[in-house]
Amino acid sequence: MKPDMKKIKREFFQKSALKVARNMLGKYLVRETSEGKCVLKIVETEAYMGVDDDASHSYRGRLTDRNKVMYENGGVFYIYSIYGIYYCLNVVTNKKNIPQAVFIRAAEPLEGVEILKKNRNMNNFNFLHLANGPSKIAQALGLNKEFYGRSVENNRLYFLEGEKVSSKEIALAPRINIDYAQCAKDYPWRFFIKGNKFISKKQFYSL
DNA sequence: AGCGTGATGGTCT
DNA sequence: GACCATCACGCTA
Repeated sequence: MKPDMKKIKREFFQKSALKVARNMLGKYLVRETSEGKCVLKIVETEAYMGVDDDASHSYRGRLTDRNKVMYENGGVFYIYSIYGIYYCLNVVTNKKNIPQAVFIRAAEPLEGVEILKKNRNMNNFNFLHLANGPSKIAQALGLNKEFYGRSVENNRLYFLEGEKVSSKEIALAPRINIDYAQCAKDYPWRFFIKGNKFISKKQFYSL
């Protein structure tokens, strides 16, 4: 990793979630704790487009304690718990009161593997499965609601410029586990790096 | 490889 | 009271 790599600023996220989801591929997600530093390369994302997207938590302007941070100006974290035991990591996008977000689905471990491994506490260790799912990422990085609503411009959880990913390397597909959506169920709002070994497992089913 | 299922509790109506 | 932007494991083959 280049030492001069720049931190990504909030402005990066203040555009359509579709654009941001695509542009987040190849970026590095960095987690720093007293234990050390972990770096993940983002390889799969999903866009949640807000009021017109019936898969989105903010569909038709829905506003609850859980999702209220989606209405903030882009560049803050939206973390929620799911199935009682897991967390999902999103970054709020677009401008204030346009409640969109990018869901980070899968990542490739680049640095801090021992810490990721310890946090994941896997019975059968598999490097490919360290961070190849949204809640695996949260678990591997030791995330909880502590970062709910926090700006991406902080020193504990942030993004770096990472690697350029050309359009040719990117594939689109429907999003995962949104069967409850009627209209948007099959919209190709999932983005991933073609052929990357760390994309989430369900990916392969649809290829 | 693909499908089915249990765990587990916060959130929403 | 039902749902859920998940995961791991076990089964079939």
